[in-house]
Amino acid sequence: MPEGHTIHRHARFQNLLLSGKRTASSSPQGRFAEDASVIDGCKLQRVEPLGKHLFYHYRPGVVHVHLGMYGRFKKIRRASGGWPEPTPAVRWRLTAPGSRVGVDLTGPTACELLEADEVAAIRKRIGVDLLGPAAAASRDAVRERMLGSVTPIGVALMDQRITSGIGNAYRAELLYRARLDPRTPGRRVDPAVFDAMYDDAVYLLKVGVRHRHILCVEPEAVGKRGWRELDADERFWVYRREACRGCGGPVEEIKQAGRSVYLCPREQRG
DNA sequence: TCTTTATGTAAAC
DNA sequence: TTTACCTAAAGAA
Repeated sequence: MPEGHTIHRHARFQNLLLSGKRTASSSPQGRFAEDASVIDGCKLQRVEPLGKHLFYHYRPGVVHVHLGMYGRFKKIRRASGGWPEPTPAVRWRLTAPGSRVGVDLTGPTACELLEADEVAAIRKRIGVDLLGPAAAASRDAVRERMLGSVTPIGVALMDQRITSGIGNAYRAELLYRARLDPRTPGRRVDPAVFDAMYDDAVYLLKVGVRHRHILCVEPEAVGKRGWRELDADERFWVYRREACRGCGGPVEEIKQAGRSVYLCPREQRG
């Protein structure tokens, strides 16, 4: 599920695997072929995550990747016969000649080689990364912005210009954990409740990076072997559930800015 | 095998 | 506010 945690996990793994090395780039699917040839054989300086975006720093330019809803990275392994044959949908194959492991990217919304000013434009429109180093120090500024507006808190939480990393699943779960109705205008949200929810967002995203999945239930619900013991809907309180995991009451599904929000009308208040 | 749906965003109305 | 993008998994038939 590509919300912020997924992106940071990819960055961490790919930095370990590929940063500082000359890398081979190709585009079996073809749509990235021209850009890929420009950086093919160049040293990858580092992979930088920013919210749900990834930047691959090369000397000729920066590759910008956004997974969107469908994008995925798949690990590939070199066997004695070489790298596996890519499926026709692979937009970007990135490998280091000396390494046994590489990645195949399919279905991204963005995979493009950018100039420095284009990268700067993206940075400018992306809010503080809740998994980034400035997350804790930015709480006051974010609270001021979200709570100084009539925009419903459920909409504000998803606005990547304010904070980045939260997606639809985290939104629903954060609001439930704060017992806050998504339709509440920012102005009517209790600042203390907001601060706790902000800290919770930072915490849950980190948990997501560690577990490789969005995991929002209490730690006691996770057995010794970890999240694998839980069915998908057991990792959530309300997200895409019929019944609230907390009180057992029916979960309500509403639309906010075209996306489904799930809430427990019994427990979540404005 | 076909249809539906998804974690996201930006362009089009 | 709606649509298009684009891929794969899951469910229906």
